[in-house]
Amino acid sequence: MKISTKGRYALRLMLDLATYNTGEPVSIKDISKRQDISEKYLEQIIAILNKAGFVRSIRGAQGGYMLKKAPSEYTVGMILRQTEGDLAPVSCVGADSEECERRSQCVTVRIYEQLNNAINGVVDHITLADMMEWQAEKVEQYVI
Amino acid sequence: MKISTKGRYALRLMLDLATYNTGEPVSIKDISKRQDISEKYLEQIIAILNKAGFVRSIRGAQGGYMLKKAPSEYTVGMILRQTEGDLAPVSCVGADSEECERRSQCVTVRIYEQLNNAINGVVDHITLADMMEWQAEKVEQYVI
DNA sequence: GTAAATCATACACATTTACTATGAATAGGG
DNA sequence: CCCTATTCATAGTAAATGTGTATGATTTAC
Repeated sequence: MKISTKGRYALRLMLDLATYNTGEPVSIKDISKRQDISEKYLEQIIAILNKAGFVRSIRGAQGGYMLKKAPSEYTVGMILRQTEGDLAPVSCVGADSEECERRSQCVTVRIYEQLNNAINGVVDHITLADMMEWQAEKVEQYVI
Repeated sequence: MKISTKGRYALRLMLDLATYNTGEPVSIKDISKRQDISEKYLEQIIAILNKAGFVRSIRGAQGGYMLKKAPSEYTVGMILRQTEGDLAPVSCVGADSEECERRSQCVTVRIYEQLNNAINGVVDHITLADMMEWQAEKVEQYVI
């Protein structure tokens, strides 16, 4: 029941892009330094986000990445699902649920449905914009 | 973010013990047949539940296992935590949370705390007794 | 005494995780 | 046009985890 580094890094990566959104592309190297995550691993993760259409890539020197849409348009759920796959706690519930021959007699599935709803309820209503606000609040704490 | 077979089987195992709680010990062999789970794997899982004090074991011929307490005394969370470990979605939140040097600057942790609360809110409220009721409802559906 | 059961470990194999490595393709600046 | 900084694509790899099997010892009802 753990979220892997891939998903966690993807969140930090997207938040980094949202934070350093100046109009200039942000390079993997810069993100790597700020977030202290291997460049090569970040490349792999951002490739997923790129294919999903979440970021725009600019190749060549002075290249990098930018968010395609506003931070408020990206939920945590969207990002985690791309990198982690379906967030349902078992394969027999959720969006791409698989068949199970025990289904008709199975009562535990009700637990998993409730869990699935609870998880989605959290991740589908937090956006990158929310996370940016949290960051701003953190800074205030130090300033005051 | 998946619950492993070990945890899922543990739930079915405990529910089976709750359902067939006649005063006589229930053998692994019987549970194995009813739940269609390997005897040997069940032995391993119930060993965990036994060490946790959730079941009482009676050795020797005609032996088996019984719940130590009433079904309403066992939450899904108790059972899953024994078999799956802490249910927190990352190691830096929850009961046995580990240190992280990025903690002070990290905002994603707020997501994980909310997730953790949501997950616990579900699993700590459902008991074996609830699951037995769900089973009874299922039977009614067929009878009517 | 024997068969039926639990108990304790060790082993095995597949999958997933978390990266690292290699090199090709692209493009800006001199 | 060349050099360098970057993304892009794919393969490899070591460790951990998941999902069981296998072997055999121990206990106890009959």
